[in-house]
Amino acid sequence: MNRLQETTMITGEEIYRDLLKKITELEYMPGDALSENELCAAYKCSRHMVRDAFSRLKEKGLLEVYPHRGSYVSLIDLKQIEDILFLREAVETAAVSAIIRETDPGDLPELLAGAIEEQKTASAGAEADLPAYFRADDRFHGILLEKAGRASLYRLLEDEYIHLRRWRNLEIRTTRRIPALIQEHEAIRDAVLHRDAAEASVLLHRHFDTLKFAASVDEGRDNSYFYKNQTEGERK
Amino acid sequence: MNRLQETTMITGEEIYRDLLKKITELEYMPGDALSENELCAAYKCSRHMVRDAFSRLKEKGLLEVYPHRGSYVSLIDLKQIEDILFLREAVETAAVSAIIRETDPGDLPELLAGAIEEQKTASAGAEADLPAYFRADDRFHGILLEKAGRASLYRLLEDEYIHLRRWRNLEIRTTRRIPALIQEHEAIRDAVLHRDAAEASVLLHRHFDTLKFAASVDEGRDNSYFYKNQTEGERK
DNA sequence: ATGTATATACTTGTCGACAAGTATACAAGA
DNA sequence: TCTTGTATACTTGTCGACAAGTATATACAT
Repeated sequence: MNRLQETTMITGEEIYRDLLKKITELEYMPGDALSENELCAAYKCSRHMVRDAFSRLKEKGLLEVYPHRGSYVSLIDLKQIEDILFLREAVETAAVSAIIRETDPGDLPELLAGAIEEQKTASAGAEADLPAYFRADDRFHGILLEKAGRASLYRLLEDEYIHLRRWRNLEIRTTRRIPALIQEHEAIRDAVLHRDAAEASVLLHRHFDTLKFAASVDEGRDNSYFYKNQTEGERK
Repeated sequence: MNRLQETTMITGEEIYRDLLKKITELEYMPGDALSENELCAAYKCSRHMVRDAFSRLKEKGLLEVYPHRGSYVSLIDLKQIEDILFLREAVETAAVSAIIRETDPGDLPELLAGAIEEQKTASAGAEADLPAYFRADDRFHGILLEKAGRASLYRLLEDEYIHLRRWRNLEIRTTRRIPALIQEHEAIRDAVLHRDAAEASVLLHRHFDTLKFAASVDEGRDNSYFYKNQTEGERK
């Protein structure tokens, strides 16, 4: 806990959004202590606003509150990340299957092409823009759900995907492995456009494996950001 | 808002759990007004406890808070229910696929048989016990995820499944259509044990369709419990 | 009878103060 | 030096009071 520069934060909702964003984007790192007092001083508001935000962040699994001891940004639970990747693979495989089964392509080719193009420009060159790439990546996968008529499901799963984003921000810091991911996007797109559900399923499975790999090996990582025990849930 | 009989509720967590349970189990119906004042009088606690619980329930989509006007139990969003059923189908199809692909049966036959047996006893006879059947149904589907090594994912999706449960409690009030569901469970079990992923996928798809049907046609329902507009999210 | 302005009884939003539990610094004794 | 007990400075948990917005009932003028 340190620097804060906010001037006139008002509603409790804004405080919650701000904390959520700062945790997701690693301005507050996993394990960091968050002080209610410091925060309500920074936001120039009562402790209740911060407490309410804390309560919600705790509910989402982003904050651990130890009564009378302190509150800390949750460490990243790799088992949970794996679960959510499994979830995404399952949902997007089903979405692709639905797209192929039920609808005609429509503007799907253009949409996917646009997202892929955006990924390329964001990751190309020395001045690569990772946040932009991530957004384009999210867009690509979002298009698949949207075209399967499940745009609202994508929004519903936002809470889970927050964990994915935080993990991604922590582990993927270089564009070196991104070209491979983009190639896989293109292969998935081709399989979808050729209406080959089985192939798309295999490619999606491989894609999520690659994603997991890309995020886990790039650099000797600081293990203090992760829970060690496989069995998530119980931290003392 | 009416009758309350609680005597010595203490922690805010308990209040939250209690409200969550009462909303899920329809003690508070969709659309019911919940008064902070009445509740904190009933729980004999400060309004902050109730407010904090409200904040979390709102975050989960179970409560709508209109500033300075009142708070109301969320209506059921059928589009959202459809989304979550789609989600469950996707996840369980993937789980079954993983079970067939990776592991040997182990005690899976006995577990599934036990859950199915429990469903039969719970739904048989005139004194059918619907809550017991629902628990056994949950158990059946939970076993699939557990045996795919995704028990923690099942827990993670609990927040979404709450909506499913509330909807189920509202719409399924008779055991008439349950035998068909149990038969489908048996068919799914057989497909899994015969390691036929394609068949299991088809059966799961059909099963969730049946579930949707079973819940939607049984009786002329009171539409005041549902959001009308397809586009969820924006209620004035 | 009807439309309008005002008073009033609600609702949720925010705040400050105090209670209670925990960990640490520090002094006193062995 | 080491152990131990106490004071203290934190932390989160809970409460009562007030501010502010909304809807309704009521009195008044037309």
